[in-house]
Amino acid sequence: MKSIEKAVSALQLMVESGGELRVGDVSRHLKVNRSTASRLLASLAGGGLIEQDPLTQRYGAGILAVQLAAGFHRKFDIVEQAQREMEALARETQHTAWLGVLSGAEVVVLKTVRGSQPIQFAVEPGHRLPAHAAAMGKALLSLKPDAEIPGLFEGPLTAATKQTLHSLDDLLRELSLTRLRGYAISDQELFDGVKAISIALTERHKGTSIAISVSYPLFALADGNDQPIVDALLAFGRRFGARIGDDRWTR
Amino acid sequence: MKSIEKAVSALQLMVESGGELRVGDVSRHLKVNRSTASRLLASLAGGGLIEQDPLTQRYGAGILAVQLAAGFHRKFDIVEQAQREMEALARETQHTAWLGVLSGAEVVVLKTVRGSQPIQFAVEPGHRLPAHAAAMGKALLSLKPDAEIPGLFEGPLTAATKQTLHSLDDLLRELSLTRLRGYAISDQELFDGVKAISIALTERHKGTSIAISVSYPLFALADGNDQPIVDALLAFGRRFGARIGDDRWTR
DNA sequence: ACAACATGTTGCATAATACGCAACACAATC
DNA sequence: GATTGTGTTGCGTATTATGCAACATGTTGT
Repeated sequence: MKSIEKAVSALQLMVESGGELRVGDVSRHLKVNRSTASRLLASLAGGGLIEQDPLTQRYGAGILAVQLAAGFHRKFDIVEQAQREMEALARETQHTAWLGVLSGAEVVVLKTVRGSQPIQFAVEPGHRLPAHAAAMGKALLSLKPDAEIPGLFEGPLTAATKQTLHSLDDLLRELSLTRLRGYAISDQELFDGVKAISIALTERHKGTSIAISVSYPLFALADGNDQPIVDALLAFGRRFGARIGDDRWTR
Repeated sequence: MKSIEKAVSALQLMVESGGELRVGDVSRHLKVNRSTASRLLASLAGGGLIEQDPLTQRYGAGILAVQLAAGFHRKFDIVEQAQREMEALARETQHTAWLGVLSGAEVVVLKTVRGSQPIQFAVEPGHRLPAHAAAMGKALLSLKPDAEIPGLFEGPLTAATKQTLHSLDDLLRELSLTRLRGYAISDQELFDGVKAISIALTERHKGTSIAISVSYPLFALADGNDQPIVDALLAFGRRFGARIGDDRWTR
């Protein structure tokens, strides 16, 4: 259903453009005539999914989007529940705590809590990270059976840094290692000089999974000993896992 | 662009159904073949706007919806700013404070803060109220020029109670009265036995408008004197209006 | 345990409709 | 005041969305 796919692409474009979109933008990026772009946006606006500012003529997110998102948050209510625990985690480790969910072959960052260290590394909620390079991505992918992994990635794995895994085989090996180890590591595979540790948690009843990670610049860890961070993260897993019924942590 | 309009209708249906949707639901309510409904939802899911639970096959909101909503909240950041002030308002008046925005001829409730009175009247955020019957609706409509009002309503005004205005002329009269008075009143026009007072606020730079209201059951106001509530609401308007640059309150 | 039913997902031919072109309206820019 | 950029209509054609049927799978009932 191509016209709907185009409409969704336009919405993705809106997100990437920072929430505002003009008819011309859609026309250019989707390579359709301005007339088509105009009608497309008008149709989306008709139902309130997006709204047109009567002054600037620009389109922005509408109330229907907010109502839809509310449904998402009802399903992923662990995200809200995790907030306080994340603050404790960031306090303990002094580094940024992240929360993300899997979307295809990408991790979408939903929350970040900054640590007390003067230099912190974080992105704004809403950003997408390549799953094969991010610690949260590996943690979430490791929940899936190997057979499902190749279907998520089309084409070669994008290289973020020199350390990024670039073959599916490497990734699968890393995932089985992650399963054994109990947590995932990204050692400068996403950002140079930044390391991250992550665990994944699944709410038993709803089957929804999130990843929690702690990231830190290498120079902030003088002795290179990240065991305290790993311990804090595993403790988080036991506390929070017990609460949401993830039995991988309670036994 | 009919197929897109159908897709948006499906999303509205999802909101009304409490965030979950099956192919059959869409097929029935939109009166299309199951095959069409299936393809429609699959297309929406392809871009991540919605997601299909692999187990139940049910469709729910996707991450793209969350990202879109984030853009909305960035635009309507007064909503977040209003939170604390609303809490104060609910404390002062002892009744429920509401925050809503206009969407066509309806008010969408975005926040409610309950008062201290044992019996409270409130709906969940996300609910839509008929603008011509709700105090918030009248307050927001009164910002628009009379000429724009008829275009928002198609067909007769739906009657919520016996007090509901049922002609456009009555509504326009009421709106000009609201403009003079400075605040809007709904006296059992939406719910029997419930009265509400509301003001509208506009953020100068972004041009976004919200309504704040206080609602109370009639029996909770023994002497029928609602002046304290009006005063509290007007004080709210002066405080908050000054902060967001709404000059109707600062002079 | 098997039938009867409901529900979700594919191929295929036809009818619906989305598309580009062009023209117009309106601002913004020079 | 001419020029450029942008958003929104009519209109004919070609794309594509649709219902039908069949299949796959899951659910209910006896």
